[in-house]
Amino acid sequence: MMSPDAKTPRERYRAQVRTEIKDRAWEQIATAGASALSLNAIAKGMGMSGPALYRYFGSRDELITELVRDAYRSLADTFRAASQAGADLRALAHALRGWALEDPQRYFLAYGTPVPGYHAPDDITAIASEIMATLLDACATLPSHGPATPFDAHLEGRADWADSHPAPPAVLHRALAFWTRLHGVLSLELAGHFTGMGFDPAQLFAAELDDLAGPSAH
Amino acid sequence: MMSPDAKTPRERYRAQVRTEIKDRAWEQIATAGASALSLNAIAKGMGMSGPALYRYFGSRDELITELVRDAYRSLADTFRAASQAGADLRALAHALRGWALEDPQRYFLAYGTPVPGYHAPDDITAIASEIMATLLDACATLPSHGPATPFDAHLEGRADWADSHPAPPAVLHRALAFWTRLHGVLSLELAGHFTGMGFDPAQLFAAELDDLAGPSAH
DNA sequence: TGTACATCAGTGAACGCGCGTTCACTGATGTAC
DNA sequence: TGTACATCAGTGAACGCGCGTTCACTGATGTAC
Repeated sequence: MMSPDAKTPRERYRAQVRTEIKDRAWEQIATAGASALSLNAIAKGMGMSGPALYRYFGSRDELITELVRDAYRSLADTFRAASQAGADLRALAHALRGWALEDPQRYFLAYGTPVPGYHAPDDITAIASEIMATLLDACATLPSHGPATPFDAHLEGRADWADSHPAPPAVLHRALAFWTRLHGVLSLELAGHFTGMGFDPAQLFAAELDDLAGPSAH
Repeated sequence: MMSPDAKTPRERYRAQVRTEIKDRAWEQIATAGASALSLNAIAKGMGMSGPALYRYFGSRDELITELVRDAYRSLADTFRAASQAGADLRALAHALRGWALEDPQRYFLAYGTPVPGYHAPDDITAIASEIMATLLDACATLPSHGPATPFDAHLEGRADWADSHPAPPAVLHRALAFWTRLHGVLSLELAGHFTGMGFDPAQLFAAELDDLAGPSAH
């Protein structure tokens, strides 16, 4: 009898090879983009034949889907950790920026140009919701400022996404602004659209954050 | 003797076929994304053999580069037109949104996930600068509001991109905020990240715009 | 206007390539008695 | 502990495919005298 999650040597080996396949897949994506990902090339890099990978992933699409899942999962974990160590918006913002800079292509795999017609499986959208839920919690701790806007009114009763985390419209609004504004800076920065402009993207990011969360305490 | 830009029938025909090739390329991109663009498939769709396209474009990459150029060109023209018919930020914002919704994949070709290692030719970055210049002009007409921020100070003397359009830091700052915030909303909207959330992305876009340009006059 | 020539759009065959994926197989690892 | 059997990771050959691109060519269109 073994405890349910004890790993046999074979299982351990399988997990290890799966991980190496994914690591090499990430390397390939970082080098040439997600569309250039090739099972055969990964296998060759590992000193294996192409068909061997089919012991580990049913198809190329299945591998990519798993990479996308891992990307969201890793952001959700990063967010959760940052949230537990302070739960304020500033910490979340810096966690997001660090996560994005750590691996730009991973960021783009989650939030970049979508392949027309592709629909993420339910469990992935569930992770995305988890990320938003963490963000909502952090937004709820801040005092609201400024008068209600027309968009706040629009949100009233129309925020399906927050059903599990009911929050006043001002909080929902702030969460959306946090998400879209920081995404705006990050995606343009990572895509290189600020290169040659002379300023430091980190300062622009900080400026947007100050606008969202109030000026830094320092 | 012909006037310099009179077109011979052959030239007209050439231009027409080039245009049809590009149109079909856009259709393909809209259907399956830019990475799936195939010269052979375009040729087949036009009832031609694959090699025939080499009379019109030197390579697949050359065709893609031209599509990117056309994308920027079209946004620059749209901006210029909107600017001449009012020159205010709100008009520019709505022109941007209209342009983006008109063809999401064209938007992503210009501002979406970059292919690692790709560098746009100089004339394309020049068009991107033209777009920013139009934006700067519009920002300059608005009265500045609020105190100078640390980022304004950072921009002082560090805005290489605005050399041809010198402007006070507050104006530069506003132009960057305009660009990144609206891009944040648009790219997430077009990528489908708001679907199922219940609210109307147009309202969020409007809210961000109100924040940038002051509440609408209506 | 008619004839000789040049231009050039488009064809079809061919090249080499790498892709995802299937299949029958070998051989090593683990399991049961 | 040793033997018989089951599991399963990995191989190599093969399939069919579509890709970008080259090349020598045909035939229609335009030009010059």
